[in-house]
Amino acid sequence: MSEINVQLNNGAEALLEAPVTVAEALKRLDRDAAKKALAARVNGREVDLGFTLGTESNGAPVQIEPVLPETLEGLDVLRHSTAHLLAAAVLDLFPGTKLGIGPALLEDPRYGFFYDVIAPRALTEADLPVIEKRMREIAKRNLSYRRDEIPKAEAIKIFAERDEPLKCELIEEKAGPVVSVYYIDGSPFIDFCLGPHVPNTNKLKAFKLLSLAGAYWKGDATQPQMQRIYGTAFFTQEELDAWIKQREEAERRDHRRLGRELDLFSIQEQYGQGLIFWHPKGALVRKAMEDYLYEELIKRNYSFVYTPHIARRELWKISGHEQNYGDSMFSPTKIEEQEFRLKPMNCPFHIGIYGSQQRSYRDLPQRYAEMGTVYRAELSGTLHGLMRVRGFTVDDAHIFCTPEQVLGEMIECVDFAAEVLKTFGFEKVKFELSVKGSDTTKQYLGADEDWAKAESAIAAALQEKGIPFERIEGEAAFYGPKVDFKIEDAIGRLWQLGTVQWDFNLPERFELEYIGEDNKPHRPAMVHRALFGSIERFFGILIEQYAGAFPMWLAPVQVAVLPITDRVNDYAERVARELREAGLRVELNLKSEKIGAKIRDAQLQKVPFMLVLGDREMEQGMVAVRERSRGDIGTMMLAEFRQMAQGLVESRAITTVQSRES
RNA sequence: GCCCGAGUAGCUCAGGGGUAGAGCGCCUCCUUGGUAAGGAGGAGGUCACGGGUUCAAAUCCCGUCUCGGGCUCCA
Repeated sequence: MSEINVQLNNGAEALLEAPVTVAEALKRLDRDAAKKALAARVNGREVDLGFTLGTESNGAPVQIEPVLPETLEGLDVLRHSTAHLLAAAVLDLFPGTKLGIGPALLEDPRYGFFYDVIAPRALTEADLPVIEKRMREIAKRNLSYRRDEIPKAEAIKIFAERDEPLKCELIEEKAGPVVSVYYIDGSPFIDFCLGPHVPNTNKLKAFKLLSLAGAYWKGDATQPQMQRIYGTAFFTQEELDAWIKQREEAERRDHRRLGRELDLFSIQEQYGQGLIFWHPKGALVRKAMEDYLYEELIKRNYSFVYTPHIARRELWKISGHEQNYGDSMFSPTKIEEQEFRLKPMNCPFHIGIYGSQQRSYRDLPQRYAEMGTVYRAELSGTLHGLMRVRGFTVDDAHIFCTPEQVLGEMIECVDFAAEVLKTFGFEKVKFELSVKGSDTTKQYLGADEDWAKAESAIAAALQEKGIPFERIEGEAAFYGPKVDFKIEDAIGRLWQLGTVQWDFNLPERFELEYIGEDNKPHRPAMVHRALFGSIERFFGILIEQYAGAFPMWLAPVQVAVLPITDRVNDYAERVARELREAGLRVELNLKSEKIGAKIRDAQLQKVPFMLVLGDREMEQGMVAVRERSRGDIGTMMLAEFRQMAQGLVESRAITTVQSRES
């Protein structure tokens, strides 16, 4: 009988008789932690509570750290185990179901876990409550999660006997010589899994199944399609309820709903999927966005260009779009035996302008900016409100410069993007450095060395700027690596906004040149960049960001003028006119309604300021001001209000609240 | 494109083999009311489209289109 020295991460130590399980060791070290623990780390390695200590010790004490609730690790274990519970319930209800994978999800706030299955009959959403009920029944039976380690061949045999071909495939691909499998004792479920898991189903109390979706096996469209059941789990019912409530709140900010309620835009099926109609109010927001951008472009010494929407097919062969991007392009159309294709990107056109004359190094960099409308043949199933469409406008620019200037220009672009995003009040922006992948099905132009060189240069530049970024393989554009800015929508879906891309291929393909100091031709470098990315998508994100309550400078209607009685209608008209002359966007409500109803209308339209006008105000040339989030803020002279309102617009203040104090 | 679900008035939705419903919005009239809904009346629908079953289809079945949630893709 040997002894083993164990030490808890809080310092507590004990000498125990080996073999002993982690759960038993914990009980001796810290009763409270032992009760709450879901799993543990032993010498840094995550294990089940049922893990037997014995061989770890070679003199030094064995380090034990409980994995507790209310930690990310704890949540991971909880959700992963709940995914297993889900699979057990599905197997129970639908014998013959084939299992795919069932991980916990911690990064995506929409879900907590999923399990991919192929059931004998197609599952429908009506099955979810039934499955959830069975999960609760199983959880109540207090069944153990049991881990077993067996040779690979045996594992494959077990899963083959259960007719689980997908699991066999996974084991073949991923497993070492020894395979760990998990049972839920007393249920038909067994999984190929590393763990760790909760010891017991009674730890699983607060969970909910959310939705049913299609998902390709291994995420590959050529593989069979499975059904993915999404759910989430928390440690307590209160946390789950709070999460559900928060999600309902978020759904109220959906840009599609607000777009209709605030009359900002529409998509009309009789005109085509994924095509956006900007209504007058949405168009005003867009104009404010674009005006701001134009101002900034001028400050940063960009020049403006306008280019066609369509070009000869040959052009797209030269650029490589037809070969590398053709699937996303609208099919060619023919006129007088010549084929044309709609543009999916603006770059070749700006290249056309650069190439239209001889360039000197003294002229570089050339920065061409355009609100360029492009069309892409997106799959119908991917379309989503303003976020994914088939026709959209890019706040595009292409910078032609010397190779020495590229990095500086890229840093400028990232800077520019950061400033623009700040103006709109975005704080949670994610930067991604997308580079060429090893995946050979995707095509890339250019030599590997160039790709590697460009990547390390961009990474260095981002680091120098102190911008944290994530490196993503296989997401680069076909012509070069890029930096993307991404942001979440109301319910946590991540969308790409702007992008800065280094392109060492298109200048080559179009044989662009500039004459250098040495009086010889050289190849210029090229940077593609967009800050909003797609104006449509950025608008969608903005709607959700502000929940439709746009800051003053973006609000389509900035001031609602609301006369209390017909007697003051003339005065109200004068007020409206004066404010309009000062450049403000004003709506006058002369309806025969009581003031409460007029206020309610303006409030629902999320108009920043309401001016309530009655006899008192008319007599003194004043306005009673109501701000949408604070309510009545008192009476002031019309001129005073006008100045305040103009100040808010000019400063592009994000809230209407701080400004009055300032 | 693929998997599951859904399409009823401008919007949100109820109904469901036998004369098409509500609330909001819209129009008209009355009302002139001081900070989130004043009153009355009215207009408005081939129940997405096409086919089938049936004496009879908005309702059941099939197909198409569109939308929603995902997968794949991507600004």
